[in-house]
Amino acid sequence: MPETARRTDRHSGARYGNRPTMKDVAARAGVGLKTVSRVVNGEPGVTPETERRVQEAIDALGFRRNDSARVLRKGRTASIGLVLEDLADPFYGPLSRAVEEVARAHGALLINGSSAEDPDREQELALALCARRVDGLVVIPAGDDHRYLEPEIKAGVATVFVDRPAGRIDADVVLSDNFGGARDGVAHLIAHGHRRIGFIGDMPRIHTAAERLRGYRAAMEDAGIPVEDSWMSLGVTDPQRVRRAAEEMLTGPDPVTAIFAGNNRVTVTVVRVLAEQSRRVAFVGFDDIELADLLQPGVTVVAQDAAALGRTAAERLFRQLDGDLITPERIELPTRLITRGSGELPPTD
Amino acid sequence: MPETARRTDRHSGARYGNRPTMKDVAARAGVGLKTVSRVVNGEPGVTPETERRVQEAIDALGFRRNDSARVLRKGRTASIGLVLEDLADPFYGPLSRAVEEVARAHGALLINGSSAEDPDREQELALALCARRVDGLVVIPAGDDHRYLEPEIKAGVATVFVDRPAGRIDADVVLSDNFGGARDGVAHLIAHGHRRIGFIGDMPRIHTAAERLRGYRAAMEDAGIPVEDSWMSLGVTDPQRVRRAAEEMLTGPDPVTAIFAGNNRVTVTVVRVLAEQSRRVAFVGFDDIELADLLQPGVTVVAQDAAALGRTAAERLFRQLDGDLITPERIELPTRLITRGSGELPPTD
DNA sequence: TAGAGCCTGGACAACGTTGTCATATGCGAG
DNA sequence: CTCGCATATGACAACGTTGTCCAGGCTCTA
Repeated sequence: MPETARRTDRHSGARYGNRPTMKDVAARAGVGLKTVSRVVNGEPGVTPETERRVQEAIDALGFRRNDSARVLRKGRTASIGLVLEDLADPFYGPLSRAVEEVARAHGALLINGSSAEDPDREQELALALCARRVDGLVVIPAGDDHRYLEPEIKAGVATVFVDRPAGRIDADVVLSDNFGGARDGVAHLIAHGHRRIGFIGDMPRIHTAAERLRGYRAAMEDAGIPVEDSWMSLGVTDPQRVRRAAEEMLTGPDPVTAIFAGNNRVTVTVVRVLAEQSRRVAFVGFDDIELADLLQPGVTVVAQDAAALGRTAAERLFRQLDGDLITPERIELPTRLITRGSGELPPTD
Repeated sequence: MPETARRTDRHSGARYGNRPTMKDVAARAGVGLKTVSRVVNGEPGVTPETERRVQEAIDALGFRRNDSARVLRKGRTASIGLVLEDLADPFYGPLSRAVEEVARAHGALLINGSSAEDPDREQELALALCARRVDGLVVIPAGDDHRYLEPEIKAGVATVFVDRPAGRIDADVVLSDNFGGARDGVAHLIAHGHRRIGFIGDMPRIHTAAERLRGYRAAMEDAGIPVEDSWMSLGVTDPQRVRRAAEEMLTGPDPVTAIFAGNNRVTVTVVRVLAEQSRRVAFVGFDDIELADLLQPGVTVVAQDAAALGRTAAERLFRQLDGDLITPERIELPTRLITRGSGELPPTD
């Protein structure tokens, strides 16, 4: 009676059409609960004959171990979380995939979440992942205050920040050399004779955007070029705004002869605008884009390695989990200037 | 004594630096366990004063509810799984993001896994997700036999297949009109005077690849054009093979005047090869690619809506979960021919 | 003022698994 | 033939949460 009652228990929270449990398997195979557990987990100490009987019952019932219960008992979930900005962005896809590969090598699954560049949503996601008891967290910050993660980190959740540094807490960070990359890209334009160079980037509250702007300013300053306010445009990177910004720079009273784009989305829009222009405007963009080499002229870019960012961060995460007591570190990956033509155009007025 | 013993229990599986539990919060707030549960879940029946005390204890201890235990008790995980081919592919990023958005709207998290086009890995991933007791599963099949999911589906795991149909089981499927799209694309080339048209696609065991090939054949047959074997090349879509295939078609004894590419990766490689040719070869590709409009000539494509695929599948999944007793259905989304120039080039011999 | 009814709070079991420990069985050695 | 030991198996508690049910204290009404 209790056995059947359990299955039809009115107040049972059970869903899933009453999946069979180890108890059911044990009953069917005529063995003890623990023996089933042994077989399921490949533990030694079970006769081949017993194992066969258990396996038969498992197959007949369609049993699959409930990892939720396992997690509860063991404490580790073998899963890690990744909070990024937008999985649909071609920059984050490869990054996520790289994290996944490292996780896989460590027998862990990956839970992704997109913050849509919203700090509240980032926090909500990160904490939801902690509630699921992910073993670790890779975060591409949208906000600039991560103290909300302090209790979690203290409680043992491994944490690594990527692409942008953590705010107000001490944690591992893996970054690209945004400052140096932008500086080199702009210097490249200067070396080809440009002085009036525009910069179109993302909102300055985003660390990468601020760093790249800083790189732009540094390159200009190194060359002794005073920067006009009308040459810089920072804000959301939707096509409309970027398009207007580019057009204003190109037609204003002091028109630029070259443009530096702060990220991949800005790049695609600016390239589009430039294609419509009659005069040739030099261009360098941050982030590589597909087919950049086939455009006329080829698009010169400062490339960062998204996969390497993800891989490095994930490896760092698992080193934390393996108990390598490491002090938080800031790892900076180099960028690479890829010249393809657009950055080598001479100034035309 | 038992209280402290519990915390330092030598054989406790506890990791996570002994996170506080509701029991700890209850002790600190001087209330019962269930009262804490009520506060945490916003259930009614707690005086403001009691709630304040509990909340205080929660903050002080850095308590966060353990969702593993909650899942175990409640039966639902509020998470769904997505098995796809490669998150780094620009086609799957937006698809995954769309699924995530729908999941989010239903309060669920998304766990991604990449199968790398390997049927075994697909199965391994899907079953691992089932062991985690995801509520539902969206699968982009790599293999062609999904009977291994039967026990899971019977046990209540909602399941929807996307992009390619399920093999040997009856389940919901959301597809693009691969056949029609390819047929229209090839017909477009024929309408512009081409008769010798090459087809380069993925391995024919992949459903989409086979369907697109079928569309190619149908268009050719409709026009009364016999297809030469040397015009077709099917296999892995890595750049080397595709490049060789394209070059052979262009230089063979019976050279093609147009090429149809079976997916986005083939497209980028073929476009590259064509850019190196002196004569103009017409081209149409399956899947849209970024900046296709800016190439010279613009790349004509048969576009499918990856986000719509993901959204449709996820919505279907949650309808299953909401208990709408729906019989498995096959939903086909239309494709769209986007003409940009490359498909409208006349034949040149 | 007593009884009925409501509201708040707590004790307890159950979810499905795994670690520990105890028992049973069989076998070899003395 | 018996003791001891190794090996196979099972009973039981615990992981942290939530659903049920009950107790105690309060208010309101007759």
